[in-house]
Amino acid sequence: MSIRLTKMAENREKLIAAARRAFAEQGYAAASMDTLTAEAGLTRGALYHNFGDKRGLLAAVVDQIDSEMADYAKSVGAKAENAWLGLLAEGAAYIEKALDPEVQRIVLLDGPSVLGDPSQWPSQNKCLQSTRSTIEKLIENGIVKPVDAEAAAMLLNGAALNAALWLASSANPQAMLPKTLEAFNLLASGFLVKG
Amino acid sequence: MSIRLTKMAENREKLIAAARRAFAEQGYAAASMDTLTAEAGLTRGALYHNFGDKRGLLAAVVDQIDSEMADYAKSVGAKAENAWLGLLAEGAAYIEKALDPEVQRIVLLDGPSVLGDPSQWPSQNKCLQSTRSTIEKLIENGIVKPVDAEAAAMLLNGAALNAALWLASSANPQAMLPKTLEAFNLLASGFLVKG
DNA sequence: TCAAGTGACATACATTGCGTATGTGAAAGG
DNA sequence: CCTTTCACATACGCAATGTATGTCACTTGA
Repeated sequence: MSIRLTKMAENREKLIAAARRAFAEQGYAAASMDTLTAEAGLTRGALYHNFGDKRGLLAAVVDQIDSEMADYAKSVGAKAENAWLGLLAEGAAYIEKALDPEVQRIVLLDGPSVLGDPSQWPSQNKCLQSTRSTIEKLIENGIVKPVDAEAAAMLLNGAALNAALWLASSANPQAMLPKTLEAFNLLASGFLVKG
Repeated sequence: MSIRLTKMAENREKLIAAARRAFAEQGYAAASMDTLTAEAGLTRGALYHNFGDKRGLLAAVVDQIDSEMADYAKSVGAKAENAWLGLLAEGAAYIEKALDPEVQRIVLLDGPSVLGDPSQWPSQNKCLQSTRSTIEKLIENGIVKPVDAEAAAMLLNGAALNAALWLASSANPQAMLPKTLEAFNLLASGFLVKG
């Protein structure tokens, strides 16, 4: 049974990996389950058995990508000198990661349409709560003004993700990145007690 | 010919109106063109003649809703005492308008997935440029710090739209609205020369 | 050890829906 | 008055999803 379990887990991973490619390259709607599963060496039967339906597969893919992003952002934030710089670094990490076309297409464009409001996703919610607790700590320490921490976390996250979308479709993303990060930091400084 | 033109325009409006309802209630993907056009007293023939394809119809619907939002936000902003308060009022107007389920589903969720990055849409671009020029004026007057006006406008818009999505799926949107607006204003004040 | 059951997937089928190709009736134009 | 065009309807083909059914390996209990 343990053997079958790991084999099943392998097939799940193969399907998710194939889906990441297909969804990223063709978009969720245009991706065919037949060709997608064939590339993984399986058929649609495996898909519906493991994920229920096409939506379930997208949910699994989004969760994986989103978790990778959250982990990366958190690790970057932890390296900062203090909590405030950590918050800014997390935002910057999100913007940079979201420049990846795969993230754009799957997490930022198709995800919300198919799965609904991102702030309700398990992965995003985890990230939001992390940011929220950081902000609460900053408020307690008198660094950030007393503000609704949850709303503040959501605003920062939303601005960062939107910035990435905007950046990616700009003429020269790499050139605009510094200016965008500067504007983002300025925006965030609105929460500071002293500018 | 003028008679036919107005009649055609009427049919366009009927199709767009039916599409607004269908897309809002069932979502873009689940909405059937057959039933949608039947509700407008027409067939799919009229649709493909007027809008090219399903995407074209969504583009027309999005443009209409988005223009209504931009007009409203601009009119609200114009009533403010000064340019800075006008900017804040525009953001608040956007958040409030985006609480409408129709706007949520069509403009914020399905729109980006089917039509791509919103900042590239004609309607959104118009609104962004409006915000941008307001920010540029505020920079010239020494009220706002020297920052990339386009990036700043995009960040404010993105934060506002995301806030609306988050608000709508919260337990008690009306109760959270004031706190969210307060946090939004605080965030925006990061651009001010003196807080 | 063997028969029955279960689980993971494959195969076959039915339904739905988009896009296009073709048809039609009415208005415009010469 | 005839013809051409235009706005829309009708008919068709294709593709894709979800489900129902089949199959085979593996486990389980007596």
